[in-house]
Amino acid sequence: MALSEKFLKPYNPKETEDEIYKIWEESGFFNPDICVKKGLCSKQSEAFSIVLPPPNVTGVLHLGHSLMLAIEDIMVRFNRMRGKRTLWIPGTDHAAIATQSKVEEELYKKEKKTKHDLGRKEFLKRVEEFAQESHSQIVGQIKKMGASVDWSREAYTLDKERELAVNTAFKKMYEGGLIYQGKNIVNWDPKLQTTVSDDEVERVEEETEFYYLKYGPFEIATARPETKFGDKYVVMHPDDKRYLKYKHGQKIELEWLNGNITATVIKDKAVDMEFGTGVMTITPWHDSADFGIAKRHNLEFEQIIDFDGKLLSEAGVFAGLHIKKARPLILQKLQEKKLLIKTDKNYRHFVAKNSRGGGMIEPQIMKQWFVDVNKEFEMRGSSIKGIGKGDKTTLKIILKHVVESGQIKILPEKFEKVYYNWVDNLHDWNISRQIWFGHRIPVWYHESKCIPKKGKETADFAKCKNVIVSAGEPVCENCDAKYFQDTDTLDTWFSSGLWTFSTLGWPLDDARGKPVYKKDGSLNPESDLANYHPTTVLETGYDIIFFWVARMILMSAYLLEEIPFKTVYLHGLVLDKKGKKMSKSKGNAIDPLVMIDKFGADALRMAMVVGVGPGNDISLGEEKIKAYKHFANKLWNASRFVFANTENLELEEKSELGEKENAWFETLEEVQKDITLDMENFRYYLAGEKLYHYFWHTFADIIIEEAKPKLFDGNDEEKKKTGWILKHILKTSLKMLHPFMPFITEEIWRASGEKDLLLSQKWPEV
RNA sequence: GGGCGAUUAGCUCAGUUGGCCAGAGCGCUACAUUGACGUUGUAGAGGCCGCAGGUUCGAGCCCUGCAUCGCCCACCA
Repeated sequence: MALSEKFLKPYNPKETEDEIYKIWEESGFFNPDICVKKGLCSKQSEAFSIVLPPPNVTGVLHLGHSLMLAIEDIMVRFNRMRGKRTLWIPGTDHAAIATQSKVEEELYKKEKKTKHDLGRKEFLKRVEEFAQESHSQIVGQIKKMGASVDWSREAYTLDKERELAVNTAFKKMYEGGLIYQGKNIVNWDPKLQTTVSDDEVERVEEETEFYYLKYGPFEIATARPETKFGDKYVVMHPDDKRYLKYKHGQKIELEWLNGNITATVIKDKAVDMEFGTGVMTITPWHDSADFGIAKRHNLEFEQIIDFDGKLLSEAGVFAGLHIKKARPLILQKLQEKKLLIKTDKNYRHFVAKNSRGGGMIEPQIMKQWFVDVNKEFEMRGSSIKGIGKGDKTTLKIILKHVVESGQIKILPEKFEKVYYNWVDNLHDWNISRQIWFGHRIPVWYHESKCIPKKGKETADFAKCKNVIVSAGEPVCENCDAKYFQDTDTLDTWFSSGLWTFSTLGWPLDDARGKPVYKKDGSLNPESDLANYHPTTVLETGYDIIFFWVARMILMSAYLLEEIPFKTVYLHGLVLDKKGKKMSKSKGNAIDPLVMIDKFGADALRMAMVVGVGPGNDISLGEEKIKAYKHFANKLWNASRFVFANTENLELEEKSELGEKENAWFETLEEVQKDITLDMENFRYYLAGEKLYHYFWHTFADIIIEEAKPKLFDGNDEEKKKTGWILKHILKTSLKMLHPFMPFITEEIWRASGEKDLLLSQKWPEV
């Protein structure tokens, strides 16, 4: 075993990391099939599977991604070393709205063009080009972090396989009555000209003026006078003593913005008697609360504001004006008509904003596609515990049940409550978007009558329904019929929701070409889906628990009738040194690539993981990364010392050890047990710290120091014993440190003359 | 309005189900260091573990109340 000349120089991550990653990739060990072939695990070994939360193809990766990659790679390497059949699937997300608006922005900046100037086809080409470029950068960054993902199974939320999955999912859910098209109040973004889901709406506090208006005998209040034109219902609480003389349904003539109107009194418990005068008028078309009231009482709905944010004919002389411009004019008119009683300044309230880089939300009633979360359906062959075959249930019930029953564990536990709270408030999920980039809704319409093709006796009327939901473009074999595909696209989370199983080949073939289902419809035991689903762990940021985690549970529960994962490990946000959110615009963002260049990926990984438990935000400064760069150096030097001074010092049997060596051995075993337990229980933040501490302050500071005199001045017997135990401790430490600091440990392993990769060594169990 | 969480050394934070002198990194002080470690070692200063009660043989950890900060959710017009 010749000591490498590499040890003559200090460790240089820049020179080694890329090379090591290449060696790993070529070894094939990232792919469980090859691990089985090479004997690292067997076909029967327990599986450990995890999907990489696919980064958005909106640009480069940030430290949040680094954190995710670090934690997941630790999980994966640990389990692989333990002999589990370990699969980590990489991929990217097309991130519909986010990517489209980014490209739109750039297009306008660079060429002063809008997407309409290019047209749908050409614009989409541009978006795909952008996505492609972003994709290759992302792949490069994932490798830089050392992530041991199986590239042979890489997926993209918008590729062919996933498109089939999306269309199949849509079709099944439509046929099961869980997807419907309907008119409902939705979150409309006039700026991006699309709807967004409830979860994408962000509430921002705003200070504004608050107006008290005279509405016949009543006094009402509003922050948005421009919506008040159509208000012809005046609502109060049925128990409000002040208004007992007004009866539900009573008509009242009154003077309003554009002349006299007839208002109707409505009594509804939604009104807060304590607030203001306890009376309000409603605008059902543009307010979801009002919409609810109007629906309960079967009232009329009238659109006041169009989809560009301009007033409609209801506004009389103000029609055609943008609401922003109209407001002061309307106020002026209110004043002239003596309808404005008083104005409160500095009124603080929350307004809705599109969190996906869009504008202010204007609720509108629109025909859209929805997922019905309360629709009852019957389970066909459930593997979900507690909800069996033939049981009637709803998505909402399942969502809650799988977590409550402990089938899915959320770490840290406190997020289970957050999850329940979300499920309880869940409304039907609006899945259609009016943007171009994304999965086109797999619904085709046709207007023409079905005409039998020439030479055919009859048309295939079954396929000539007015609406066809299909996994692919419908073709009518016996008739001429023109089909038009729905122009809307799907919410990006619809495809992300399928991720745990669409990446494993559902519904057709997996990445190795093996069919997921046999001809008789049963699961093919050779397929990835059979072998790796449900996945073992889902690791992601707590900020997307609703967007993604919940949606995956929903999709998997309905389409596969099983849970998508057993444990959810949630990490926190990466904040700057001062505890502020990192963002490019604030200029406090740290670029992971710069840190890797400066300190090495290992140092960055350790800095992100040590001391940061699940769910906690991490506030990261360069100093911390630097500290672990020092540790890497320590590792390197201690290893050099040990390997250089213990060559050819081997021991026949461990029992020959002396008292001191035995004590060291036992301490090591305790550390091994402790670390293994921490690793099994997702306490990487503790395991990392303990390893750091053990290696530096026990092994290097004490054990090596105490070993020196024996090694230099002892007799042959002593030298052998000392040499053996030092090497043993070092190698064991390297194995345990490998998941945390894969590059440097692998490099030391290599430099010490080992032939096999450290990556493929067995975890040092006790 | 509802919910969740935080408060530990100058700074950023750990402290796993309550158990010996409360820890890490950075910073600070003194000394040492030509042989694994220009990126080291040894020693040290620095903590009413937010405040007030309670449970316990024992509380940073459990319970109650208060204060401050933060986050999430929500149809007060």
